[in-house]
Amino acid sequence: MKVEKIPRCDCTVVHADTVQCVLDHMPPDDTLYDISELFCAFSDSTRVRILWALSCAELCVCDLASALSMTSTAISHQLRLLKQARLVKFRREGKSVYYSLSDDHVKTMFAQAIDHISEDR
Amino acid sequence: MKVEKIPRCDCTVVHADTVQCVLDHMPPDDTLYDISELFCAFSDSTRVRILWALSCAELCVCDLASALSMTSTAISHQLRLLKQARLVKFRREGKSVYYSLSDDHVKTMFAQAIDHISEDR
DNA sequence: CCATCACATGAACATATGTTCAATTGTTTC
DNA sequence: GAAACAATTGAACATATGTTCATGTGATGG
Repeated sequence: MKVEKIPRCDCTVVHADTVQCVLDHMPPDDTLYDISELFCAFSDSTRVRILWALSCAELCVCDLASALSMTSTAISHQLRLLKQARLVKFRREGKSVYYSLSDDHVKTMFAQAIDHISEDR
Repeated sequence: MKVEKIPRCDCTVVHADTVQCVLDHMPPDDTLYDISELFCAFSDSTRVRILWALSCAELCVCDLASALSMTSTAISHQLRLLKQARLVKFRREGKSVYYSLSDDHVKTMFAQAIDHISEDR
């Protein structure tokens, strides 16, 4: 995940002008890292299931644990990552904490993914 | 990544009807797994950089290694994953192998990601 | 056919990741 | 205030992941 490359290339066939063009259009490292971090949030099936569940309804941790047949601890750990990625928001109501999607990006991302998966094959 | 859960839930506050509704709308495990696998392909910054580079131009492994300042071996390993995810295609020309994006999904996925990242904050 | 080069692959390694267990923080209720 | 419970957090553990090194494969050119 962390990036800290030591420049190196053992190749000789390089299309210098094309490579330069690529480099000119490459976003800054911060952005590239943020992109991979965001996708990382979707890269685990537990988190995908949590997000999918939340796309149906606002749910407390117990609900999620019950729906996914997992411990609330495991759910809680994953929710922390989803919070960091700003994919979910939450509100406390009594002893329970209710989670929901922070915006519609999750749904559109899923739609894109399913579109790709179902394409050819 | 692999999913094989032992059912378990230590909670008591469960909104049974809502949970049931969620379960009714949950895609099959295969689909959920495929979704996380796809996002997994985007979850590493090296792969993001490769995909971004390929969104600019068709490139051989040497070009990629040069552009990303990495060894061709490392690039090659990552390209294998991207091939598995059917995100890139390739053609051999002499000793070189040229890679390119297999379709436009990559670009739309990036657009969505950047949209989310740049939103609020 | 032999050397060379581009690329791929397998093993090994260090690091990252997900879940569990144990302990802690908030909140409600008695 | 103490007990009960939802949720969070930290440490520990096993497994997954990315890069490197060594080796193998396929194509070209002498």
